[in-house]
Amino acid sequence: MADEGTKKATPTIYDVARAAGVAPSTVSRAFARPGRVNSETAARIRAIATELGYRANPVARALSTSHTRMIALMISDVTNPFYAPLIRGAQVAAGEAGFVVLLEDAQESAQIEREGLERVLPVVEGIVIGSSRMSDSALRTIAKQTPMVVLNRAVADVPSVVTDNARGMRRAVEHLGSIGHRTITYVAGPEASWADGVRWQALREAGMELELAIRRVGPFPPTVGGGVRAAVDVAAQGSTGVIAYNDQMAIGVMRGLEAAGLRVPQDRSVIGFDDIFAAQLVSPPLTTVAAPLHMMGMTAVRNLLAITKGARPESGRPFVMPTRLIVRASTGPCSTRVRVGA
Amino acid sequence: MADEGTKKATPTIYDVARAAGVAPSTVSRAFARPGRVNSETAARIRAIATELGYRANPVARALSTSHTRMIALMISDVTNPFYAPLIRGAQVAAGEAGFVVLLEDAQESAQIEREGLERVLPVVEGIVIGSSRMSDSALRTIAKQTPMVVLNRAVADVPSVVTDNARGMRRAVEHLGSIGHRTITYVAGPEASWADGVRWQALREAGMELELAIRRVGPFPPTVGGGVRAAVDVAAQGSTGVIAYNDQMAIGVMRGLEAAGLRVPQDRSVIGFDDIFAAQLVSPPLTTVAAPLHMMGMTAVRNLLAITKGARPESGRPFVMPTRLIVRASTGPCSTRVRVGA
DNA sequence: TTGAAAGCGCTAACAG
DNA sequence: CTGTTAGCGCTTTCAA
Repeated sequence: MADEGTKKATPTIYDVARAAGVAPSTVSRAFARPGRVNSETAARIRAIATELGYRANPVARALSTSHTRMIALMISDVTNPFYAPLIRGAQVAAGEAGFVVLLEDAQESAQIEREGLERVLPVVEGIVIGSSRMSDSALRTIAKQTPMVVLNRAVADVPSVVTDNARGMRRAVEHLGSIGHRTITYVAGPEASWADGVRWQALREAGMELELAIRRVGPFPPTVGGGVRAAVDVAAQGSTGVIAYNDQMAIGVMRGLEAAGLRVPQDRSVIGFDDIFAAQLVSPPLTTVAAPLHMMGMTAVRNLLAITKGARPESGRPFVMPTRLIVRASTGPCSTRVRVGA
Repeated sequence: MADEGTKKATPTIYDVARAAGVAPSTVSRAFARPGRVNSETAARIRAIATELGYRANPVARALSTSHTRMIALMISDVTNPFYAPLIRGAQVAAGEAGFVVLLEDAQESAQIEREGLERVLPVVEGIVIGSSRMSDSALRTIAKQTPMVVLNRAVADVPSVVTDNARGMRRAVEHLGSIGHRTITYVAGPEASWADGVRWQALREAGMELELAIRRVGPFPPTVGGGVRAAVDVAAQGSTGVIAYNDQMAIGVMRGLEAAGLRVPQDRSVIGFDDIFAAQLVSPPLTTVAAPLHMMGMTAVRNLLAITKGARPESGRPFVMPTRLIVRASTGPCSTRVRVGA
């Protein structure tokens, strides 16, 4: 109240201490460990602090505690609509815990991913990796140094959050089977993709149990363009059911099929994975296996923060999020003659 | 080479200094000011540093230099596909300059935006704000304290990057006019939106010059749902040309129109803004006014970093990015009787 | 060109 | 409960 006259820059703990007539450490405590300071003096300190416009310097705090309250979120391609809800979820969970998130976009390049990691690792308390391009062992190495959670991938000894691909695929197959399809073609995504492997595997098993013929085309790039290219093979195969690695490809397949004179869903039924924003906008609206992406982002961050706080990382089995089949208009009763495969 | 035996944690400058037989300050110089150190000793220091696995601690560096090499990117809604390329661009530009980006998602809430800013401001060297919910004066206040660039909005005294809405709208109107439409309805987005105001204004001017009747419905939420709702009013108005505030709304309008039994583009031509990912996927593919979003993100960050380095912020007039009309199948020759409005 | 010493702003023992 | 005293790891005068 008295001598705040000529102060310019952001006040420090010392300014507050002087104004309050206490030791700097007391001011520090008043903020960091409110319990360990007389509630009256604490109140006075707080009052003076806000009056002075004091804001704790997070950098200085981080230097002495080595807690930056920042986590990194590495995304293989921010441009992929699949990640939007994931980012949002991560953001929300981080915010709730008072953490800030450093977003890194790998731009689908392992090189850029590495560089980004290097820039970011020394600053953050943990890292969430979405669909990494790096090898399992590389990931394991990093996980040994820093708390880490990977998404959409099961890596031994590294905590992970994945979707229930098997069950989702199973539902998709059941759906196709229940409306009369006897043959299903899988449009494969990137070979390196963990999810692709799991989905294909689950499809084969489901096909076996339900006595449906299963075929496969690909791999193709996991994009609309990839799907369009795949459509040629798909059309050639003659399966009436089509399940694509993801929604983008499924949409591409639909486009390609149409271009080839085939109608969806009358001639072919197609199903995607992920339920991206565009899935409900295309026509026909796409039947797809949806995952709770938002929740996934939150879960990943929460687990990460728990690990940060010393929780034993459950590296054993991945944390699996439920999936559900959203039936829209891209699938329908099989109206073409059934051709059971070779 | 000799005594690296029992070191565990990340080595510090002191470890390197000891191993190299020089003073810590010399090691520091070797990295920060290579010019001011004997090139031979510099080389030796570097060698030893890499051998020891030394990594400068960015937090400590930031504390003494007050340069964190971090910028913040505040997005009003990460879930909005519009931002994806923007984020990517910002990311790329930041990376090139060795900066890292802190992403904050305002979740369309002014409250959350404030909180996020507060968390982030003391840590970053500058901030890029995409479509803020805050008032001009609030933004101006912050801009006075920290380097800042706003996107998609012109705020007096604050450097900004915007798209050439006027020209884009002009092109859209010319296009509709050239294919025979005499009446155009604008589907308004959020009233608070700067872009909405500019677009509407530009539409009126263009309509005047080209002697087209201009009408307006709304405001509606800038979402697909908002567009669907707007479609009722649009259908009632009978204009054959429709321009929506953004692509989401345009897509919604198309859906709503179809539901009402009107065909696009035979009965109504519709145009959106932004060219989001889904625009080319819906059917009919959406004609839209595209902006170089990726470039915009880069430009914003580059300008921001320039300001950070002391460049006089060009607060005068906004930096405007070109737009172009992408003609797809949602617009076509006017085939309905022309009804000039009241 | 190099070394010594003094911080950056905050936290963390350790006394009192 | 509060003050004192060291640092966190790096940069930066100021001398030498």
